[in-house]
Amino acid sequence: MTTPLPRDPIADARRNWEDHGWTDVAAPMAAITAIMRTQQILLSRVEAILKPLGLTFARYELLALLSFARSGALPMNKASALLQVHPTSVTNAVDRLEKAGLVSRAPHPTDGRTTLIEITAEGRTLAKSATAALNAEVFSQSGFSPEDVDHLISILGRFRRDAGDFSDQDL
Amino acid sequence: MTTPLPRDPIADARRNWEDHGWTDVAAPMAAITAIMRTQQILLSRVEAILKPLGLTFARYELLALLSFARSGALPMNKASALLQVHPTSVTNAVDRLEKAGLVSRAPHPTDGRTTLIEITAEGRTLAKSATAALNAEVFSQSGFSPEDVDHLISILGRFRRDAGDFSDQDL
DNA sequence: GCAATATACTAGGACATCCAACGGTTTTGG
DNA sequence: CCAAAACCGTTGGATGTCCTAGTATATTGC
Repeated sequence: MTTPLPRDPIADARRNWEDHGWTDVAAPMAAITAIMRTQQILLSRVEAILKPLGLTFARYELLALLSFARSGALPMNKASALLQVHPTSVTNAVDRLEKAGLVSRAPHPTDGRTTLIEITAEGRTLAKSATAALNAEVFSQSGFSPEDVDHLISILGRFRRDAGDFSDQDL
Repeated sequence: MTTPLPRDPIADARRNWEDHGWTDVAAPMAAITAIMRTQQILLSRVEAILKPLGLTFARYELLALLSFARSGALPMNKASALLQVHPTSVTNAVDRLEKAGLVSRAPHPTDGRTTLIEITAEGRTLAKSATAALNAEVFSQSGFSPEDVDHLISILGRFRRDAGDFSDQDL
């Protein structure tokens, strides 16, 4: 990676906001910007681990989701809902996973509109390897202390619920 | 937006991890996934506000950065470093902002390799409007309590520093 | 029972991000 | 003082995300 900056650019942005009189929103702005940047860092770590396996994070997420499904299959729209991405993003991911022989499309037995995505044996094997790699290289050394992890899960869980991601009450 | 899911998909993923014996990394996995999803939600809110102004978040960030620079100008590589994105992303953003008359490129006075990005009067005006809109529509109603904001800034600040973003000691 | 509405997936297009490679410019070093 | 190395920005390509629109299938409602 590149040389670290001498100062935190987000802290600087916050100071700029305060200097311009937007004091009340300076802190939330900094928090939101920090989330954006943190996501970027984490995503690049994950992608670096998955790349040698021929996967991207988007494809891995779909593969992992299928591997945990009881039947190893899910309708496209269900996958879209669970992964919280646009249906066309799922189409895109399935296209590539299918081309790699990791999943296959099958018609839904009763609903002609629906397409089922099924994970193949190869897909299952690769999902296992990828999960092991991510566990060992990313999740086990996230850079967050256990307390930080708890805080993040709780803060972001409330946020996502309030944003309409899900309706669970138990947070 | 779509109907909320009955249950938190990230909490489900965490349970899956635990059921497979990856108990030690289940929580960090959940925290990281939550950051990814939260970023997605926040980005879409920001983009929705900027779209009517003809801006994207990437272009807004660059425009805002320039508007805060003393001289209203920055070298490309400096902007790349401060925004923490790849140089080609800056090239892309500048191309579009320039086409819209919001910034202009100028040669560096002493270093022939370097290109300066200068914000135009129009760019300055638009940056003001965009910041006002974001402050009013996003940052002032982030969905995070003041305590959450403090926690996030501190947790993510340490994380970004440890990840090599900057070398500040004062966190 | 059939037209109107809703749902599911996909095709095409706009943007953003990164990486690899290339052509200039500047700095380093022997 | 000139060749080698470092640095800067751009082009081209791969991926991902979303949106809009279009086709096909189901469900509704009169």
